[in-house]
Parts: sequence; structure tokens; C-alpha cells
Amino acid sequence: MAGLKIGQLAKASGVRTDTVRYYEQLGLIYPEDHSEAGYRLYNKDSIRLVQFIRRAKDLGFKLGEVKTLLTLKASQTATCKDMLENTEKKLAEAKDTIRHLNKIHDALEELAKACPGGDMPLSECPILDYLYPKIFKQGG
Amino acid sequence: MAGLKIGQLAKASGVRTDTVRYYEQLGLIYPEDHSEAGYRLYNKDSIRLVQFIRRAKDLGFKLGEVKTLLTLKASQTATCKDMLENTEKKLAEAKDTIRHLNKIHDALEELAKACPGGDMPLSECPILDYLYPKIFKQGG
DNA sequence: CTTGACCTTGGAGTATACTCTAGCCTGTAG
DNA sequence: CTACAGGCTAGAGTATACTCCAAGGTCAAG
Repeated sequence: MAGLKIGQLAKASGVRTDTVRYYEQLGLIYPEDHSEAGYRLYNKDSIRLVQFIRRAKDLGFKLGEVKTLLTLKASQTATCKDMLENTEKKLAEAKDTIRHLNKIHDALEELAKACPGGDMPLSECPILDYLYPKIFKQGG
Repeated sequence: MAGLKIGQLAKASGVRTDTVRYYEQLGLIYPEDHSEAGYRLYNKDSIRLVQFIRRAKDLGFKLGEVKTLLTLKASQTATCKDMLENTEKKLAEAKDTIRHLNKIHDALEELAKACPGGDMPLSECPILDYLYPKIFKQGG
């Protein structure tokens, strides 16, 4: 059952061998067995496991968080509640980041709209004026 | 005119002294002068300059890109067009990232909605099933 | 027996933006 | 004179997720 060498696992799950070893280093995945020569040997479930990691990562989970998810998965006592909490936390993070990015987006858009472009000198550029506002001295 | 020591500049512009030195290392800002003891001495424009860097960074520009903006600012020939192009490029990036994050958000939300939570066992968890789909063998 | 693909380990490099450390010097207040 | 705050340099550490490298062992084909 433990017939996949690391290169085969990597190919089958769409990552590099280095990445699999890196995941092992982080404690995310281990070979089921080792050959006499010391080669890592994986079973077919390992493919799904690597894909688990990939999918979670694509959902925005960091590898450290993926480890938590894998621990849940392996746990006998974990429930949907645990999984849901992790998901909702990540969802809240996504919302926050989107909010933040939307502000940046709007600010950039406003600046871009305000800027005439063309060969107008930078002294007249509203973008530059935002970044480096003119100072109005009194008197002088 | 060059009367600010690095600590004063840092305090006035809301960053740490380390950060100012780091910006110098990247070629973003230099002291106007040095004291006999080798202390960096800045003028008041340096405060605006650090704030320029901060604002640009807050708009999502990387420090390397901020350097480009500073080069434009210092250029005699740069025009609004140059500034606008940099801004629009960053705006496009923001749009892309938001699109990407929205997909993640929607996927997480869908999973969260589908999950009953509570003490349902993980074998019934749609989130886990998404990450680690069940395999349906034929026959057997 | 040689070639070449694939495997091993440990460690360094990449990118970003700091942040901290060590060891030493300067400047000011008491 | 002595603290003590603050400045200097060079370099290492932090976080994240790889990616690459060197030096060497393994295995199947020809």
C-alpha cells in the first residue's frame, strides 16, 4: 500500500518534491514507510492529504493553520463546531482584508480620477500633492 | 536648517529610528548633513519625505515602488502621466487582489453556511469534505 | 559498468519590511 | 565625574512558503 516515492506523490498532487519535504518539516505530512535505502514511501491517501493542504492554503489558511485543521481531522473528539470556528475566523479575516483593500482601492481610484495625466508638470499633480502636500507658510 | 537628529525625525514622522535607517539603506531618504560625531542631521522636509513614504506604503506601494515615485518626484522631466501610470497600475493590482479575495470569501462563506456546526461529527462536516473529499470506490 | 533519473540530508537563498543585538561613541543633566 | 539617553555600524533575527544547492547514495536500463 505504501508504494509512492516522493516524486510520484509530488506529481500526483501537483506540487514539488521540495514542497512535500517542507510540509513534512512543518509536521503536516509524513510518509507511511521508508524503503531500505531511506526513500520516503507514501500511500494513496497522501495524495489527498497534500491536496487537503493545497485547498486549505487556497482558502487563505497559513500552513500553521492548516496544521490545526489536520489535527482536527485526525482527532477523535473534534466536531463540526471546531471546523466551523476555524472557517469563520478565516472568513472574518477575509472580510477585514477586503474592507482594507477596498479603502486602498477607493483612495487610488480617487487619486487617479483627480489626476489629469498627460504632460502636466508634477507641481500640478494631485497624486503627488496627496503624498507630499504643499505647505502654506504664513507671511513671507 | 539641518537640525533634526534621527530620533527627532522619527518621532515627528511617526516611525522608528531603525526604520529611517532602513529607508536610507534602500535609498529612499538621506540626511542633509552629518554632525562632527557622525550623527545624521535632517531638515524639516525630511519629515514630509518620511510621510510621503508612509502614505505611499499605505496605498499599497512596496518600498521599491516608493523609490520609483520618489525618483519621479525628484525628476525635472516627469509629468502627471508618469504618476498616473504608477497609480493606475497599483489600482489594477488592488482590483485583482480584491477579486481574488472575494472568491476566497465566497468559498469560505459557502462552506460556513453548509456546516451545521455543533457536535456533529467531522465525518459529516461539509468543510472537511471539501478539503478531503470522500472517495467512492466502484464495486467492493 | 556506466549513465541518468531520482532519492537523501542539511543548510542557504528569495522576497518584504522591518526589528533587534552587540559593542562602542556622544552629549547633556546633575 | 557619572549617569543615562541617544547615536553609530554591521549583521542577525522574524515571519511565510517555498526553492535551490551541494555532496553523495540508489536503482533500472543498456
